[in-house]
Amino acid sequence: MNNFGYVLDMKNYSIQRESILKTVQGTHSHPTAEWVFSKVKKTLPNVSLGTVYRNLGLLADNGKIQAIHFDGVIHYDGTMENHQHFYCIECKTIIDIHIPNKSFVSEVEQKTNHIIANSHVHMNGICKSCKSK
Amino acid sequence: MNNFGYVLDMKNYSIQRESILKTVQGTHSHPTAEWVFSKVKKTLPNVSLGTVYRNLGLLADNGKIQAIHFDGVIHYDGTMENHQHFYCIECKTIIDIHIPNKSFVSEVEQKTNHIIANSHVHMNGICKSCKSK
DNA sequence: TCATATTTAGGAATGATTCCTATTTTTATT
DNA sequence: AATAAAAATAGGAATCATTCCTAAATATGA
Ligand SMILES: [Mn+2]
Ligand SMILES: [Mn+2]
Ligand SMILES: [Zn+2]
Ligand SMILES: [Zn+2]
Repeated sequence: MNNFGYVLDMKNYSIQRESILKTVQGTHSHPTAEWVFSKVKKTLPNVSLGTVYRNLGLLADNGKIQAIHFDGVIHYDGTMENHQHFYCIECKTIIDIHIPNKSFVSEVEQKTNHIIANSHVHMNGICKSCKSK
Repeated sequence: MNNFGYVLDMKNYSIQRESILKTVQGTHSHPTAEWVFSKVKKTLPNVSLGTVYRNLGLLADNGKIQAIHFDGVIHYDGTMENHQHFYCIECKTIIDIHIPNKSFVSEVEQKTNHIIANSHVHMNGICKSCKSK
């Protein structure tokens, strides 16, 4: 992702970067770059989409937010806590699941001898509320 | 995915569809449409990329193969058996993991009351052989 | 202050995928 | 076999999320 000719320390946040980070952290909706862009534009009307993309990428690279690929588009997640995602094919919502599966990961690590840096569980189906209709 | 004005039954396979299916089933490399295209072209030089995309989508919709989004591009998997994927960030290989995690899925189903149709586990890290270097 | 480093806005380029359509191939019917 | 209807294809254009480019703006620090 980082494709510049110099080192980025991410210590000094521009107002754009600050606003982008706060926007992602301020929602549980797993927004796309476009959504963040439209939000940030309300306080920084001149912000550019390129800046949003660049900073979302940088923030993810530096462990401030998570990037999650969903059906080919990148969604961002303000919480770094490890959790899973359920996608309702009915109401098209991404729902957080907070059930630890550490034991599965360590089982895989032990049985395969690979080093697992991180893991994601994606589940698809019909959510509770859509089911009861 | 199916966006035509008539019914597709998938009963009668064209030589293109047959070749595309066999190509995906004949590898464990989780190929992309482009890769399948280059393979199929060797026996069917006039096959078009659009046909490959269309049939891969149809085959996946009809449960013949799996479609897996990886870093924003679609990879196909010839085995329908439920399994997980490990991606080595070093050698950039997708490795199959065959360790059941049904208990986790049913735990989620029970605790959340969502209906889980299918689930995927993506793991990232350093594979066994890259580790020992 | 002056030079250097970093970031931005804006827009062009990219690339994977989907869409369009005329033509070809298959299937069903007489 | 001839005809008509249905399905699939080749080829290329369009889409769209993302990345890349660059000149201008802003920040840093000696
Ligand atoms: Mn989440
Ligand atoms: Mn696989
Ligand atoms: Zn729902
Ligand atoms: Zn490796």
